[in-house]
Amino acid sequence: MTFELLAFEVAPSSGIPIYRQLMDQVKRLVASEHLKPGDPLPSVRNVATALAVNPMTISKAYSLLEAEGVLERERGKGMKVAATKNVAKSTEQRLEILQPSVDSIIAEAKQLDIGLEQLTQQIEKSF
Amino acid sequence: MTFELLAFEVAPSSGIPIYRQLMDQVKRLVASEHLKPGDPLPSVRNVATALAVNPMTISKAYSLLEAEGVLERERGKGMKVAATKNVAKSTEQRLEILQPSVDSIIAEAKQLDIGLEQLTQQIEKSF
DNA sequence: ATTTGTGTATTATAGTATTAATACAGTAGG
DNA sequence: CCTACTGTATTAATACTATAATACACAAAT
Repeated sequence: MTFELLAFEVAPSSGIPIYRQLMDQVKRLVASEHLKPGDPLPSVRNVATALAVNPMTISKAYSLLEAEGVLERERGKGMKVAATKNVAKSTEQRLEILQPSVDSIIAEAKQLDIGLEQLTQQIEKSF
Repeated sequence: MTFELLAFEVAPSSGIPIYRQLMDQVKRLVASEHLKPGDPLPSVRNVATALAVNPMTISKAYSLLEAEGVLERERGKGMKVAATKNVAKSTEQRLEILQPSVDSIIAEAKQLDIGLEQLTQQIEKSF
């Protein structure tokens, strides 16, 4: 019953598919070494019940992450972070991963007539 | 042939439905009065060809915005920003609209081990 | 051997998103 | 009237997302 407090979160109303939200989160956690090579991931069924979601949705996310080389599967055991290809990523590389979200929020702010200072201020307040 | 330079943007790989991306953009532009009550919107066909997307997708977005009271339809003419219910929104209200994106990018940054200063710095650089 | 835990496969169903090709009703200008 | 422009309706097809209920193969511990 070894389950980790891996606090996956899903925004139901965001319009983004659940399996995609999950994949992105795992990738970020791996990139930052919050999940290190060899670390086990919470079981499909645990995540599914925790998020009130169908197990196959989680399985799909894990399978795709395995296909991308981010995770590895061990028969009868579980999924773990792959060793190969998962070296520590630099700050620049991690910022690069975040960049699309940065571009997106800036576009939104401009459409809302929210200036740079108001935006950063709001982020500081919510951080 | 009156078409406005309304620079709608769509991110195809984001996973978010096109009609939803469009609706959100219009709402933001209305909230900030970049689009004022009475302002005409670019035609379904213009937007569709500009975004290389099916006209019905745009029509769906417009129809839903009409159902929400954001837009009004004029037979044979086009869509325009609704007068009722679209008063100028305060800074606080506009920040509230942006808040979900703020929360989201903060969560992403934390998963990537990107601190507050690095985040705001990146935003300043990209703004 | 049994139990309990892995991930996965199967089959079916449902809802949503998007495209395609037409066609229609209304408005405006020549 | 004719043309060109609006948004919309229809019908069809395709793809994706998610759920449901079972069942299977493997590993580990008892």
